[in-house]
Amino acid sequence: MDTDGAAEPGAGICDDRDRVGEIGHAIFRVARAHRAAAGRLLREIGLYPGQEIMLGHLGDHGQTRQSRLVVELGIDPSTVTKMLQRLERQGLVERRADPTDRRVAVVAITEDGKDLLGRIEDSWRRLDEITCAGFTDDDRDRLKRILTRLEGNLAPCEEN
Amino acid sequence: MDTDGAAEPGAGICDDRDRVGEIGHAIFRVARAHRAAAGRLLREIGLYPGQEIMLGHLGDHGQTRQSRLVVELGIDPSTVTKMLQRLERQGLVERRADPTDRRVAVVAITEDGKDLLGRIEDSWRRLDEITCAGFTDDDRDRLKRILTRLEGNLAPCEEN
DNA sequence: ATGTTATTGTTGGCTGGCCAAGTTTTTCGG
DNA sequence: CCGAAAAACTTGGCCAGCCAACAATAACAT
Repeated sequence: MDTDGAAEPGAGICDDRDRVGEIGHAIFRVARAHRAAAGRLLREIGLYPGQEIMLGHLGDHGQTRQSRLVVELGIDPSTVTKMLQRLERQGLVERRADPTDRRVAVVAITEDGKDLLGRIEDSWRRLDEITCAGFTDDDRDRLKRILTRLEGNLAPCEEN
Repeated sequence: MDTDGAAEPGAGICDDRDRVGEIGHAIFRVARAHRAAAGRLLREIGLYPGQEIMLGHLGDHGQTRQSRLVVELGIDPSTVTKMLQRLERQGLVERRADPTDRRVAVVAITEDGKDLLGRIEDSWRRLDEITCAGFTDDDRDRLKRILTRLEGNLAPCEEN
């Protein structure tokens, strides 16, 4: 490993430092701001960021086994468990054991949960509008493509 | 500007649901993947994602009062407090009270912290390389510009 | 000088998210 | 048929991050 670090020129100013990881930094900040904005919007309907994605997914896919949520949402099994426990406590989601395979838990959105879907979509629309304010349709398409590429780049190192 | 979105050309399929919040979704997923990737890299040097940004900032700015960190990093005061408590416990950061104003806490990176800066930058470089694999310099510039715009769009709703 | 307001930081509680280690059930191999 | 391996979740612990409520100090007004 680099036992050196001594190779560093004593120059106190390392203009590099401002450029290294510039993109990663920017992604980090955008992500935090985006999440915070989502949080503010979702708070109006009593949700935390992340929960709305779970509910939206369940709204689209009907009954789903938990392991599929893990794969499709790309989050840790333990995270899914805890999120569902909280959503269940709020009556937005139901879980029951699959009779054919008693390991799996089948998850479904409740009526109360469905009632929120409209407002969730509304929040999404507003959030995208805030995020992409001043973007032309062209810009948005470009952005979507870029995000897809980024996701593709980051995905492989996901499944390790 | 198109106030609508109804001006969608060639719209025949009305599965709105897949399009609503598409960008927000993508940002969400990219952000999670990016953070996870950062976590894997940082783990090698014993840090959690977020801490490296704090340390990098302190490395660049020397002594800083906590309230400035709140503003410059754009995170909650309580988050700063807790992060610094943990970093202090690890000996990477020092805090002392400002004698001229006993409310403020002045923060500085320690020698042990500085020793990590090189490896942190290395992680940043690697992460950006993973994230932007296959991106031309042009692509990266575009991406940086877009991220800056996104950040600008999301910032105002931050300071509420 | 003295009470009121603003600034600064802390604590507690809640979330999403990860990892590591466990439990239960199913499946597979001998 | 039975024991080992795999699959599907759960629990506990730790992190960042937010909000709300608090304590301490400074600045300001009267």
